[in-house]
Amino acid sequence: MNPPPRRPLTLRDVSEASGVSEMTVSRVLRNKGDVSAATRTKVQEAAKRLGYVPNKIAGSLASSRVNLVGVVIPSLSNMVFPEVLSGISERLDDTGLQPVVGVTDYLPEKEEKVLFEMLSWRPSGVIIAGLEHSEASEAMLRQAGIPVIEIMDVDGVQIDSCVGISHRRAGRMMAEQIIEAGYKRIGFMGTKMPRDHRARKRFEGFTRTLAKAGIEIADQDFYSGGSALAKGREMTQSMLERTPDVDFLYFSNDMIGAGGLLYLLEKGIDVPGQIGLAGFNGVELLDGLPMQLATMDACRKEIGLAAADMIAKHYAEGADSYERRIELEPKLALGQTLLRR
Amino acid sequence: MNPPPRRPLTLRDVSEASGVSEMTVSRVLRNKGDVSAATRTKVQEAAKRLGYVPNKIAGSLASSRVNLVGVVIPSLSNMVFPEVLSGISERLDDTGLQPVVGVTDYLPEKEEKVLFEMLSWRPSGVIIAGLEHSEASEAMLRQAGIPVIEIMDVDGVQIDSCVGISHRRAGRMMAEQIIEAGYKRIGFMGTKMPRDHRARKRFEGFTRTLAKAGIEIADQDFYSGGSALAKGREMTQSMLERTPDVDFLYFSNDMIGAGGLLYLLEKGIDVPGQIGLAGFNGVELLDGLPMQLATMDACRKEIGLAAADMIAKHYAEGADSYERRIELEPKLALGQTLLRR
DNA sequence: TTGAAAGCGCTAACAA
DNA sequence: TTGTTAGCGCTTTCAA
Repeated sequence: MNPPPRRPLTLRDVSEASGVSEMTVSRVLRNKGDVSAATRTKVQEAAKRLGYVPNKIAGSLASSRVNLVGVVIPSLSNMVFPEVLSGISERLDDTGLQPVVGVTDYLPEKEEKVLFEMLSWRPSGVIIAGLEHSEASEAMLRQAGIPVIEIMDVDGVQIDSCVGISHRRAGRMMAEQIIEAGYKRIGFMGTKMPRDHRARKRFEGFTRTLAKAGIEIADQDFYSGGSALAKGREMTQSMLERTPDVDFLYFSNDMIGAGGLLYLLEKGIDVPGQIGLAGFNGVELLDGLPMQLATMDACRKEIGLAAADMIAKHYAEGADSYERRIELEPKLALGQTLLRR
Repeated sequence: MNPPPRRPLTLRDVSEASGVSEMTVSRVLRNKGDVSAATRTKVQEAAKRLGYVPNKIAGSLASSRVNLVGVVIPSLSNMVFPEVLSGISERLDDTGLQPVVGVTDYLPEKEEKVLFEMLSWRPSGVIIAGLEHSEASEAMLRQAGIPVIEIMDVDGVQIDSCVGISHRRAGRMMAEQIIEAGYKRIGFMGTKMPRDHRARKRFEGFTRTLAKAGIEIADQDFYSGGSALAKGREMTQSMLERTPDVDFLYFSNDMIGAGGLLYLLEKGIDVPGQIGLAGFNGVELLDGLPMQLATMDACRKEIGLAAADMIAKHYAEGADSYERRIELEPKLALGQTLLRR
């Protein structure tokens, strides 16, 4: 067989091997322009035989079209963002576009760095989590001249387009349910993440709605690191010791909620009679728990799909082919842990 | 302020704005070569003021250096691959290298497609899950002339480098523990995924070791789709109905194992007295369960870190600066569900 | 320390 | 239907 080349093959190699001009080879390989069937076959065979892989760097420079989509997310360490990513990947699948992922760890400086790095590839679009960015990041996004989709959140001012849910509203909705069900002594548990604006907004929506009903949070606790399920357990235990008269626990994510639920059930506490519970996210995991935890679906995959859809449409049909703002409805699921008492 | 440009800025713009040649601007922006402090400042200010973002497409074409690393994984829908990805992302963080992710859905044809797409960016390396690839994929990887790191598995022939655990051995180790503990009627539950070679190898290692001890699998079941926790529950229930005398359940992942565990505990079945349990993966989640599920850590994050480390070393110090094969030790954790009876 | 020229591998635009 | 020419925006190389 052919000895493996040290130098990557170029169009010229295929051109020489097939006896067709570089330009025509390029046309065949991109399915662009009219090429006779005979030539087409000749070229395809030569390309395949040689094992030619086109060089997109050169192609993109020449055509100023880049089939990359930047995706900027804060973390990969719970299922939330991988699910969004999965939606993006799925929608982009047969568009010829490819996601490039950057992780910010919830740090604005890192977001700037990641964004700068990405934009230097002149991607066809950027999908970025959240509406809060540093001035520099925002300037870069505005200057880029490409579609920018801010995802997960709609409470604020978007740069270009956005898809997400209203976290304030999500917090409010859950508070309303809890109030309506008659709970009065409400504890809150969440993550210690001042930079997680969505969690913050949910909390705000939640506490404000309670306040309007004359209820103040009875106790609250925040964790960082470790197994969320275990932390939910621990925090629940401490909270019950500190504030034995709580009658409802609202968790900022389902994982700690599940931990709390398992703890209460083990202790033989009547859920939702003595204590009601609710989480947030609508993770699949909940289906397998001994009791359905009340939660609210954050539409993670849909958000990924919708965001990628905007980019895909922009890429294929232009800037005016899609809605610039999509607010999804977080679906409330009362499960069995939040019931009128 | 400056009106936002429709055309992205080029080196020439910075050159003109700073009164310095393009070449020198390029040197400043890359911290390459000797430039006087005065010139440096002038250029940096101009670049910042204009909001210049370099064009890596052009830079890469000119220098034939591409700071991209292709990452090819089968799925994003459980925590396994996001965790690997997280390790990769972390290690690559300050190397100037960036991951580009492709998802194959366990389909060889899609792997080929994704790989072709990636290689056409001439990345500095590829990290790819598994040792089993189609002929075409393998040919592409060999021809690429870049470091190729196959991850997660070491049972087979590597193309270039690999990092992972031996899944056959993992299966064997767990079987040995189960046998030693005195269990005899063993049920297996896993995913319906003929293409998941690692799960297959674990199962093989497991059954062969049992066979040597004269034990045959008493019952087995495979699921696809849905919430793993719920499926673990359901499958466990059906298996107990079908084969009431099983005394051990081996699950191919911790999530279904946790479902099984919750089910058994609810039913008041004595674990591990009447029935022992084990899963696979060592997910953090397990820390919060009512009882510690026996499992084996698959070293997911370490694999990501080590694979990215190889690429980073290759990029910075050349092809001979790292070990070509790293077999990690899956750590066995017997928890409380696999005990001598 | 700085600058000028050449060209990376491809594609847009035009010509044949 | 096919080929030719001229860059895309940068970096390499070499000269000043």
